[in-house]
Amino acid sequence: MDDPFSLDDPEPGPVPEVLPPWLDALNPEQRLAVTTTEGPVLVLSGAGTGKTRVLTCRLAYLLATRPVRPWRILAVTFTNKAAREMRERAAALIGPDAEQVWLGTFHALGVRLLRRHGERVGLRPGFTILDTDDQVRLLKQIMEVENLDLKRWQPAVAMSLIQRWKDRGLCFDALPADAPGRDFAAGRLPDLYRQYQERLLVVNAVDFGDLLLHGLTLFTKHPDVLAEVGGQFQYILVDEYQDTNVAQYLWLRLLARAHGNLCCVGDDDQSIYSWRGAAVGNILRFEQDFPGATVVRLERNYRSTSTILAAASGLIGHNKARMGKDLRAADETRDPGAPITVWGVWDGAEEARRVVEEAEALQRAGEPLNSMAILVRVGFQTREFEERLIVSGTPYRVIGGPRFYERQEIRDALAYLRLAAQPDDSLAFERVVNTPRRGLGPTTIQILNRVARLERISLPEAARRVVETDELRPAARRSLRAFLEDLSRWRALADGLDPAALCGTILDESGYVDMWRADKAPDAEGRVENLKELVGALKEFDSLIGFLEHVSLVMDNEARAAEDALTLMTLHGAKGLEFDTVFLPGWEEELFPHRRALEENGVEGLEEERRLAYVGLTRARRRVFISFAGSRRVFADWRSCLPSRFLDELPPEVVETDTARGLVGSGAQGLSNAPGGWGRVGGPGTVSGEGGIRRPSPGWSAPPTRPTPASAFKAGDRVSHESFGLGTVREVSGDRLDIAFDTAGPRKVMAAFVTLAR
DNA sequence: GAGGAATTGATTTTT
DNA sequence: TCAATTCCTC
Repeated sequence: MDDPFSLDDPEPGPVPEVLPPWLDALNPEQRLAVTTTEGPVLVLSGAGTGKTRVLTCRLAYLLATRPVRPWRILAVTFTNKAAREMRERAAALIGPDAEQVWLGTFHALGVRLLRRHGERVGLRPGFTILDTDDQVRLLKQIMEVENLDLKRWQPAVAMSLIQRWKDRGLCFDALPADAPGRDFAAGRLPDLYRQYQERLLVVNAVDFGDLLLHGLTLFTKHPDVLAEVGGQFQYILVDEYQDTNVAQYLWLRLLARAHGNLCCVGDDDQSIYSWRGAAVGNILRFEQDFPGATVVRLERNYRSTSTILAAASGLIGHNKARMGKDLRAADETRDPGAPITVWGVWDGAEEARRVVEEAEALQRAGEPLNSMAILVRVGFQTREFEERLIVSGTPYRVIGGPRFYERQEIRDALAYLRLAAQPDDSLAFERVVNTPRRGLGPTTIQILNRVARLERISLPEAARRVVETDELRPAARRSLRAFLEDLSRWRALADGLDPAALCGTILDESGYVDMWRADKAPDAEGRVENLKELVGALKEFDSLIGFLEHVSLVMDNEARAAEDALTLMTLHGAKGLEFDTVFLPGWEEELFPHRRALEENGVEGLEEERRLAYVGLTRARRRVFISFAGSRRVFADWRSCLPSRFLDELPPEVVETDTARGLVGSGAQGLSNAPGGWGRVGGPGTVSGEGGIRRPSPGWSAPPTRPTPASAFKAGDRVSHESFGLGTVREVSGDRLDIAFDTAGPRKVMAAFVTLAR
């Protein structure tokens, strides 16, 4: 991509006298946000109010009308995808000039900065960027060498705590006493953090947090770097400001200090990433931090029907910590639209069936599948829907599932490539040294790791030394030597060969592909295919380094939006998207709001869950279907569920319920606006205040006995009855069954009290 | 050290 | 449930 630091700085063209026509299409508030080009601007934007449009127009406006030189604008987005889209939209407005902007994520900017000044924080050229997997493995290594009890010191837990510190812009030597997890494992965590950081420098690597943290160190300890970068960008635009973490916030404050031309666009009601370090406080504090800021509120919603807006506003109104926006339909004369439909169903399977049936009905009525989405709280919820969609033959795509570059075989292959590019990549070395099997198991690795830690050298370097000694058994030594020779041969090849050919050669010579070809596991074939795809992807790059950087930053795979398909994704993944029809399944206590959100963060956690629900509702243009199940299978057994408290918080007048008989309250009484609301499933649930955890009352934990229609039985079926035991159906008449019970004799019973025996 | 069997234990959300 | 460890034998 473009390099913000290599200035090709021609004079800007003349300022056009006529304002661009696309400004006319904006409403007054949007226009104010676009054209206020002096000083800080905070755009408080509700859902569906044209936030991205405003940002894009502002970008185009700056380029088209201000005497701003190329490459003097920094636009920061939350994802690479958002950056791509914004560039395309801006190009549609002003043409190729849109290229002359530095547009990307904070992390991508961090990489550029470290490429340029990394040596000032102890990095060497060609440093690697670790992903979560590598980070945890590195930490695990340290713990092993330090003889820390791995049972209690779970590396992944320790790692997430360290990352949280980093998100808050905290270096290990500056941890305040109230840093989260500070007392974890008897205060050894700061110590671990220090060792981890030292080790990162030895292996010449950074993690995601470091991309920002090293940047802060550079800016604060090296004024010339700040002057260079801060002077570079005359205008800074930030999208999704509510999701910036503290480290990013500090970046912005430092970079915008000289001129204050900072424009942040965000919606405090859509802040859903606090668990990743995002601080809503950033947006609440904006006016204090940047005095004289112009604050623009965008409240005209162009997306949803007034019914959906009423539901969303009613829900989010239950949050206390918010700046308060009043979302209303841009066109109030428009049809208010269909009510929010709430389905109560017996279990997950029925929920999936119902959602898919509705989607198919809509499709038959002429709605494209592309305009519908199922938005779930947690990733694994997609499975039940996928199964159903496969059965019904409905095309669908899952967004945000296991990503291509995160697959095991791809990561292994990448590790080989990294070793070819960077001979001292310890993590890559450890990953593939015994894959395929070379007889270099845990014992050998342990020896190498010990040497590496003691000598403060990388793992491959340690291997090169150890192979010259007789520390290893002869077989292992021979094998390791052969592997090292392979590595240096590939490294030599790396200079001459193009990346795709190199990758093919390495995968071939290392025996890696053969390993999968010989594997008889059902998914082995697919893995070989994936490896081929990787080689294909490499063809688009002419340097290995460039490709590896692309992989570590751009982990999102291209969504193939070509065919008409139903979208299946998490609520988090849906941020910024919109659909005509949105299905929101799984609105049950403990799942949504998620139990852990409440346990860990109490009321704050609850409010974030509520914001997530708000995001879900406001994705819809025309129709929303919410559903909850009376019970769900969790692992092996059944668990009964209470409907989500969020259902109670929807204004009753915009909701239409359709709940299975006997599921909620008693029969037809089970309406959402009945006294006591949804909480009456199977008797009173216990509620321990706002932010507390609701649990079904004891006694409701029996497996569901879902009434089975009599038509599901036929003569000769073996069935089971709670009081009469096993029996054989003799005849079906109406909703009654004539059954010959093994012990209780012949009886006629209601079909609802009988289940099929196996 | 490899390979299969048995056991366990985990499920927010992700740049 | 299912994947990922650990255990157990060769």
